[in-house]
Amino acid sequence: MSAAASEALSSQSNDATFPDLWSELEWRGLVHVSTNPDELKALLAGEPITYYCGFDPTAPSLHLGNLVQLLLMRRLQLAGHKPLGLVGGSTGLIGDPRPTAERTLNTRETVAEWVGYLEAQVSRFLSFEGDNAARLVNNLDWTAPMSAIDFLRDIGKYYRVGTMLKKDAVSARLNSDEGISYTEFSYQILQGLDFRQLYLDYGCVLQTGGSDQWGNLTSGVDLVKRAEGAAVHAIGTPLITNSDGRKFGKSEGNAIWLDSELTSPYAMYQFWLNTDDADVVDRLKVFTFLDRHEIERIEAAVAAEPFKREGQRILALTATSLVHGEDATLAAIAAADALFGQGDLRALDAATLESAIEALPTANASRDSGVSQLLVDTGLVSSLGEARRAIAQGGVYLNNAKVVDDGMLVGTNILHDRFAVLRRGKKTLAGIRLS
RNA sequence: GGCAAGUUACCCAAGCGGCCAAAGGGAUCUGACUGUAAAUCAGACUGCAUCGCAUUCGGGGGUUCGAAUCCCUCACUUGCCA
Repeated sequence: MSAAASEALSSQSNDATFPDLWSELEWRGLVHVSTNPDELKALLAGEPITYYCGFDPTAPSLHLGNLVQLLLMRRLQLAGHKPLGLVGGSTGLIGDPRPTAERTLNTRETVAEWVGYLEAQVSRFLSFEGDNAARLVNNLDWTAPMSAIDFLRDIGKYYRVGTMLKKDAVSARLNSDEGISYTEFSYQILQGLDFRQLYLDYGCVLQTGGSDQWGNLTSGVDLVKRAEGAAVHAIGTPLITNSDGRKFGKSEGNAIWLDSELTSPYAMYQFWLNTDDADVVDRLKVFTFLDRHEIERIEAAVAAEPFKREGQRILALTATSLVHGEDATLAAIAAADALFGQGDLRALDAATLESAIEALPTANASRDSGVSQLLVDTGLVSSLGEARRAIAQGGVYLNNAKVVDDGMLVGTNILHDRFAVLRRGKKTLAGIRLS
């Protein structure tokens, strides 16, 4: 882990003004469902416990939805509890049932590769030092050696099909015309198995996850109770949605990834900055370690002077720094300050412009490159036809000047003999480098 | 294993031999208004291109001047029966 990352971790803390951790979690809106709340409250206020949260490698990176879990894990760790970060080397091979459609299976090689990426990401948000150091586990370690017979005899006997059918994700699929494969149907058993294994190996007594995973969380709670006779717990965090009900964490239909190769710090900063007024306070509670006093101050400021966007600015700075570090975030802010709006880009010096452009998707060009093609090359549009349409609609700007002719060449619109800035709409920027 | 129904663009969903690049809704994008907010209104939304052309309606094959629409076959899904 880098020095910067460990420094960031050491600066985090829970809000000591709350009587206990549970109260803070409730205030932050992190508890949507749980097993017995009174017992959990006492458990979290008492001696250190071991808890876990699992992340399945269904993509090469975690995304903002996973960040909720990572930060919840960190909050528990800050309260002295011991985190187990589980990466689903085996569950990722199966895929949890989504309510809409059957998943396409990824190859073993792909999943194994993604496990590595996810482990690195999970590690960044937890401390691996001290009495309650975090530990990474991979469920492939105990699932792979298990034979089908062992699985059916030792684990399957504890599961009632009637109960399994009632889980939301399963019943949703059964009631759709999509159906569900036996593979995905079995997923909940695998996840239950994890909780039992971690209970046995580490005395793990709590699992956290998204509320959409509630069926899988209780699967483990039930198995531990039946097989080991022990009472263990689960917390389901609310699904983060925007005030208008749309899915959170997507920009232009794409997920906001934690991997800077997939979503640049600039793009993530912009995502946070564009948070609705109605959502910004909720986001601050979930995605930052700011204390209640500070968040309430921001809430008042947002209510009084929403146009200042103070909440969004603090959220964007804080949350982006959590993921990408302060340096990258400050660079993203500098890039936005330099490039945003209607300002004259020629006023920027070459060094500022260059570092700003580094934060953006870029394409190489020559003086006779057409603007339409560059729109495609930079990923601002997906085809020449779309580029033409965007230009016809007046939505394309070269160096902040509206492009009116779709046959236009970059020509002499070059800054410092090397750069140009292409913009689609108000907010989507890309850099052009002259080769 | 038997019978029936179904598979349409990112999602839902019409179309049921030519008038279909394919209705409608959602999502998304752009413009106007704004605060890089929301709401609202307008436009766009397969690709390449000067009214044109090419490729799409689960896969493959066929009938026809012509098919998303009819036939055969394969795959998958759902329901009922066993």
